[in-house]
Amino acid sequence: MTDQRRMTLKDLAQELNVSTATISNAFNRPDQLSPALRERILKEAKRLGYSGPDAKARSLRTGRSRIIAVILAESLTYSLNDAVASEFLSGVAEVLDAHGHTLLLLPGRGHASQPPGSANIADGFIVYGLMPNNKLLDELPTQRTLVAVDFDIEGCPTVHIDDTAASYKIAQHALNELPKRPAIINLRLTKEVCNGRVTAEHTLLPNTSTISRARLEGFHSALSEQGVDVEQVPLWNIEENTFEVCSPVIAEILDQPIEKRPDLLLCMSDRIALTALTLAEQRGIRVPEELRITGFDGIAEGQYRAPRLTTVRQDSVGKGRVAAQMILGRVPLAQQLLQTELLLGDTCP
Amino acid sequence: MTDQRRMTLKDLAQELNVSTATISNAFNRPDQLSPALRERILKEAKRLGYSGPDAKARSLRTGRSRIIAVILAESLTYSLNDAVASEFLSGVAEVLDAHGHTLLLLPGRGHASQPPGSANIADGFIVYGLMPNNKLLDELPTQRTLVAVDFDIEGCPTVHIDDTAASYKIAQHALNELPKRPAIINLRLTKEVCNGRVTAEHTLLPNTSTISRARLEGFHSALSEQGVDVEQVPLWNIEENTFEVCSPVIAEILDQPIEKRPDLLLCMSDRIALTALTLAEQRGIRVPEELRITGFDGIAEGQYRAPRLTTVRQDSVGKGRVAAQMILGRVPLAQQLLQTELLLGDTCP
DNA sequence: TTGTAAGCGTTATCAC
DNA sequence: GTGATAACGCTTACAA
Repeated sequence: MTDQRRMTLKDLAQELNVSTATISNAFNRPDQLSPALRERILKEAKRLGYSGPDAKARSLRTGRSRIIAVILAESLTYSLNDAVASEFLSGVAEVLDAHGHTLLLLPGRGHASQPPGSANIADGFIVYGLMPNNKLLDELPTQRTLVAVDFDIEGCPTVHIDDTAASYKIAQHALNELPKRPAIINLRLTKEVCNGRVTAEHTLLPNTSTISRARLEGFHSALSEQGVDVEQVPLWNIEENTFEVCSPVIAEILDQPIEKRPDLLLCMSDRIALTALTLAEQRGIRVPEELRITGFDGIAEGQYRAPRLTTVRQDSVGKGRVAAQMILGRVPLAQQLLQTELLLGDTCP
Repeated sequence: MTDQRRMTLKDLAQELNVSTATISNAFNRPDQLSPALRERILKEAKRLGYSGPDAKARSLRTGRSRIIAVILAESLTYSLNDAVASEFLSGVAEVLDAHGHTLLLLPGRGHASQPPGSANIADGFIVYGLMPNNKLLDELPTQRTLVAVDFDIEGCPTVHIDDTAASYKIAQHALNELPKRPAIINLRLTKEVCNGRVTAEHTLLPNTSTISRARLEGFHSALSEQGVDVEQVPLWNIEENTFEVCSPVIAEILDQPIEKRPDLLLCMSDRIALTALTLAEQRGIRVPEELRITGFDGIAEGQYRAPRLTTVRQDSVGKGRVAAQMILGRVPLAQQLLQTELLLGDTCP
């Protein structure tokens, strides 16, 4: 009572002349003691300023923290400001929250000032996106559940969409009307840093199972199917999915002489597509008459505007929900494949 | 070695024939043992699959977890998908990350399925936005640092902007050209749920220190200064800062007969303003010729589009940085007031 | 430079 | 229904 330090369960027990076990039970197992006693304990606890068992001690003892970590391959700054990642996180958060768990955010490519350290406090890990290196993953406590989203870890349950099929679908739609000069804008496709046209100089990233490569493949099959030689289709690359990084590349594309300027832009993301749309609007290029644009993701920003973006929607929130449910063991750990849906907007009717 | 359970520091010590203290030092205090021994320990640890001290035990022992919790007044789903909150979080994350801390996300208005419980694992708390009730706050361990952002907790360090001054500034700009029919769209201003026109029937929320009230006050002073009777200025209310909730109200405003339709919309947020802009575009209402619109926040989406939104920028990322620095004790715990900046876009030149 | 041992605040297993 | 007591895995005086 005259203590400076936070009151502990033991203190409270002493104060109330009951054993520590009884206090613990009052908080954790209501059926283990009489309602009256429990009532009294809870009331006294509040009065004396004891706000329940300490989480650190409890987690040490029980081995569980009710904390789930999401490891974001991209930086936290990027992820939090990216609509797709945010939706994913909100799906995760929703499920965790509903089951009394909380969300710890870990950067994959961090300042690495410290080893993860505090990370292994989590009961489980959701890894979102291909990690830049496996160092962090290696350090993850084995024996703890791990779910991989949007990429594969050998032997791990995963949540995916079929990127190739989805991008094939949208490209196929766009090719209903055959373009004169189609072009593709992709994301982080080259080994070398390249913000601009991908040429013979560049080598594509080896990993063929990246989202980037998968979507490119979808675009290419649809093009081939229409008899287009994919080698002739200009391919542009962008290093980060943000307006700032995209816009100079898009400007370069749109500012070509009109006879070289594409009339169809297959974009790997809505962010790229929206940037293209904005820049086209600024230049007075009419969409879709002079330039058709397709996106990928189906983020709100593309749908709640005029003209609406033509794109393929992936259910990022759903992805998050499924991943969280897997981690919590509420659905079987498996390889989940989520559906996508064509969104026919105005930018490529 | 033949153990099923995760290897512990003690196991490792036994294996290597050194004391537990030495192992601990190898990980935490390099200067406490010879480099050679440390090298050997680290190498053996890796070989035997010991990935460093357990965070749960360590945090119990040291009393610190290197985890900072951000309590979001809104739901996690909303916050993660709101540009302003996301920017704030990324500012927080950036600073935490740089100092080897991690970010735990807690919903303020949660399903409340469980008491916070695992929350008090955090070393400090950043509370973002006015909490719906004080229950959660009361349960927060006293003696732990607490920083309030965008609202006040008595005796707490805070990070703020001057909402009244900022909204006065933008309104003053807008009133350079005197509107015939100005209107204000505000957020969660009434006690009753009200998506639509605020009438005499409604009672404003009592708390005059909310962001909503503060911004309204700024609008009103600017209007009064121009001799406009603020009682005559239509005031609309919206319950949530999302396109879905905003758009019906905005539609109602814009679909009034042209002689009643406002020619200036002072919006309490960029989200509201952008919704207004989209709906105006859909209706062929010319902005700014027939309708001028101002926002508040300065989110990217409003600036990376054509026409650009006229608004006042608050540095949400900076807010997050400052809050995080305070929590980490890198800047003095105080009442910080951040600057705002007028952003003259195209929607109200 | 290294080892010993006492907790950190709980929960769980027993007896009673 | 209730009360001792032994872990949980680690850090850190302090002793050697």
